[in-house]
Amino acid sequence: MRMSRMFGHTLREAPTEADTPSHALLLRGGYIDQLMAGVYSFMPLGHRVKRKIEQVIREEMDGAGAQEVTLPAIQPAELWDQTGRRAAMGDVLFQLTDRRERELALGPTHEEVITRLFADHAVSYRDLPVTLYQIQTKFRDEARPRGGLIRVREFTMKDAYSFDADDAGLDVSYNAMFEAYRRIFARCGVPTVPVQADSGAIGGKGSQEFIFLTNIGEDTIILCDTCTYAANQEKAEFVRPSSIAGDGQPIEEVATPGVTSIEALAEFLGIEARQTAKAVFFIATRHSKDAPDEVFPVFAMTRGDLDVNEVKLANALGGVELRPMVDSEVASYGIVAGYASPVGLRADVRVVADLSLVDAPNLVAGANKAGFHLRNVNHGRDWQAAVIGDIVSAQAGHGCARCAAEGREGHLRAERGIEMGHVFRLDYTYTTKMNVSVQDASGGQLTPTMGCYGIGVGRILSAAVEAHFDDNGIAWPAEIAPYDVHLVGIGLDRDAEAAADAEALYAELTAAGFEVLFDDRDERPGVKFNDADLLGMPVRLTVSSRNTKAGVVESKARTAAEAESVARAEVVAHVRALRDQAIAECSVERIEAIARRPSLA
RNA sequence: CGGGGCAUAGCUCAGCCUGGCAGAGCGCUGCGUUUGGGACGCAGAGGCCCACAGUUCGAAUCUGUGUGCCCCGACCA
Repeated sequence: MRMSRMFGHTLREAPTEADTPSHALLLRGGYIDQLMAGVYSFMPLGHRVKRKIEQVIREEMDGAGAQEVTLPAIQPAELWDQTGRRAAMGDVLFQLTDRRERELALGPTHEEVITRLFADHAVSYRDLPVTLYQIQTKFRDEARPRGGLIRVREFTMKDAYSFDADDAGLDVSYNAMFEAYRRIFARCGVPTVPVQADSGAIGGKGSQEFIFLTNIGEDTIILCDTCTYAANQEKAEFVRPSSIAGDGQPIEEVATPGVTSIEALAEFLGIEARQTAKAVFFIATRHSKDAPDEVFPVFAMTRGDLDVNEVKLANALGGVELRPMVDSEVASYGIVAGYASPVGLRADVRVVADLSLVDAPNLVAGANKAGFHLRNVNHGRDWQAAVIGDIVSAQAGHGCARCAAEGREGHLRAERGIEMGHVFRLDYTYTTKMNVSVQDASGGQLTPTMGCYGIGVGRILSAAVEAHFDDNGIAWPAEIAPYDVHLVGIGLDRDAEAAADAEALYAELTAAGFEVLFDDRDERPGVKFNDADLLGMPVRLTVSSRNTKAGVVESKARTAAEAESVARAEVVAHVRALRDQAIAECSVERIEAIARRPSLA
């Protein structure tokens, strides 16, 4: 590609809307353009990167035995009613109506469509196992798009779905995808950590996310500093700091005027936070397919040094939807905010207690009376939880549960991260809801078990930049760079010999199978070098009259500190060696070795 | 969905307080000089000042109502 003909210009200054390095560099380089909140165009350079990423994904999916399909992006809304997900997705689902008033949805994901497709065409156990995938545009009306391509409303996703006869088969399919994902992220130069994750509204049992650790991330990840345990904070298990032991003392009221926070309470009474109890209140809604929604108040209790995690709480209640109570609701249930107490609480309020409260005697809790707390509150004696479970977030410094189980001591740390991919064991969730079965070997019917596996293509693109840039611009990983070589011609309009040399080299490299961006513009050297650094091709070659006269070409890897002179006849072999080396740098071993390093960006 | 900020040329921004011809730098076009890390001179092109309503002789500027975008939080298959 001749740069003089390439659509788009580089910018010296990043548009103000960019607040992350990757977003700013992609805009400055003319890779992407924003049409509206969370909706982007890919310009020629960005489109090439996107295609390269898709190519890597295709190779790995095909290599893992998956078959590519294309599913419709526009879907009948009633398909989403079959699984109850039209309601569960809420406003995130883009909905529209066609000319016949039929309700439609733009696909945010394709479990329903693929399950239907499978049901229509798979007839016997001989059709199993099968894994289908597509690379396609998804639509999700996110409440708040952000971070350039990180959270958008229209995006390209690779989604794959596996169907197996039994759990053992699902394990095989799941593991094949898991391993393919490791190679995909490595080849794209994005270091990721597999973490245990909550399955959320998609359902199923068990999932893992591939997380790119970066301080611009929107998820909080808990990692052990001793073993390889890593989990999303919504899921992370941990060892609770111990409670202070003691025999149950008589309950007593204590005046605590104006003391409404745990910190203030602990300071006022001269005790530790773990000697207190705190509560938060929610309204829970339980959706069910065949019955009206059940709505009930929830009073979530935990020890004062821990924080309630809404996802864990919702799971403890068997998968309900939660929202915080508003002040008027708090009052209507007889709860005094700031001094809330489980002691003597109205019976219609469901009390959920964290595990930390089971063996925590003599806590200070609210008296449910403004200005007063109760000392020596004991679970089981003074109050009783309807549900006891893990409903709090792991925090940095907590003990690692896996290490503890294996007789080691490990401590957790917290990092920010971006979800690059997610693999789920869906189990029989969708095949059951949609009544899918195939004939088994003995003539009976068999309900297949499913897995689903997603990767965000745009997120890989952004994360690759986030992981590979410097003060001057992007440094693309070899396999996803828009071009292999950035060929810079200096002063070609003044030196016919050098110009011919550059043209010849352009042709030679192209003939050798390299993709070359040839800067043939009539610009000063500084402009060209700066653009080359900004755009970030792995190798820069410079042809000038000086070099041509000396029979050399100057070569500089984007990540190298210095340029080197290469004999003209050796250039193609030299570029090939650089490329092989750059690809080797994105091996699974090398990329994963740095993945757990805190906050790369 | 709550809170905050912003909206003027392709990009970065002045001008607004105190109403009176629409501005600068970069970028873009032409010509000339220059040519190894974002050159210089000359001449140009480029605007529904987010929209609508109001106040006024007169609105980018003042008032009101919207809309859009960004950030924080909630949400996130």
